[in-house]
Amino acid sequence: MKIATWNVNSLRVRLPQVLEWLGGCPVDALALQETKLPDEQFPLEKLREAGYEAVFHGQKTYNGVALLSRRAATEVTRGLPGAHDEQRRCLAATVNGVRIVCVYVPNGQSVDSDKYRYKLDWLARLRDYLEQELQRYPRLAVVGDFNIAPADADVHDPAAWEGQVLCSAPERAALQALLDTGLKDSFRLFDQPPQQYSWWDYRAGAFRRNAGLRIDHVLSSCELSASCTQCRIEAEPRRWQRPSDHAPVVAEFAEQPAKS
DNA sequence: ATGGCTATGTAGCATAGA
Repeated sequence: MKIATWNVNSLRVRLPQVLEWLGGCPVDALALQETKLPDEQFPLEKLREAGYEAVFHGQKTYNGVALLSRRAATEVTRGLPGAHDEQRRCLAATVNGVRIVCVYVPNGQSVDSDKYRYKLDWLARLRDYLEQELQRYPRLAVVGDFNIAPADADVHDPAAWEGQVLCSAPERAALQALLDTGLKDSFRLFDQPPQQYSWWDYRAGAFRRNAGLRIDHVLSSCELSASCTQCRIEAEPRRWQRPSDHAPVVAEFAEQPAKS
């Protein structure tokens, strides 16, 4: 079972690239963030022609999440439970017996902003939600754009980013609190080459210089991570014409043994 | 070099991203 996540920064613009990428790397499920599309404009038919079903939770201009899958997803939950939130950043569904939570964690702008406070509040709500989901679904993957680099090894220039948004200690603690519910960073289950990042600023030739951050993650529950055979960042689409600033992240899981 | 670039909404720039 292959599960991937990709912040596409506008599905309207990036749909051809999503289809191109899926053509070369078919997956069972692909979580998308920043679709920036109202649900009535979601390109469901074009995705179906390519062999993918989709569920989505979008809005105009900002945010928006979706989950593409070869087999139709079930038990779809849109948004974080609890307080109503205009910002559409969370979508959960079950695919092939795996519960997948797709998140687009708020960016936070800067550590002294209201958006940063909203980000930390949102992460606390997500933690409570994941705790419940794990009880119901032992095979759980939490995937998406977390807008947090877990450690200095995930930052091209740790000194420059120290204390900054995406790298600050409270954000890293909030990510750790998610992991503490019983999740693992699938990428770090394996030896990885150095300087692996999932996002590069559009400006100043950041991708060419590999001046990036690893902020897109596949977190997997203990039960699921036990069957994880691989996790990698696919930097190739970042080289394409008119790319998203994020690269897809793919994790592969061995099939669940048949119950006797 | 506190900028650099991209997308959206909307018609010359503002906002947001990370």
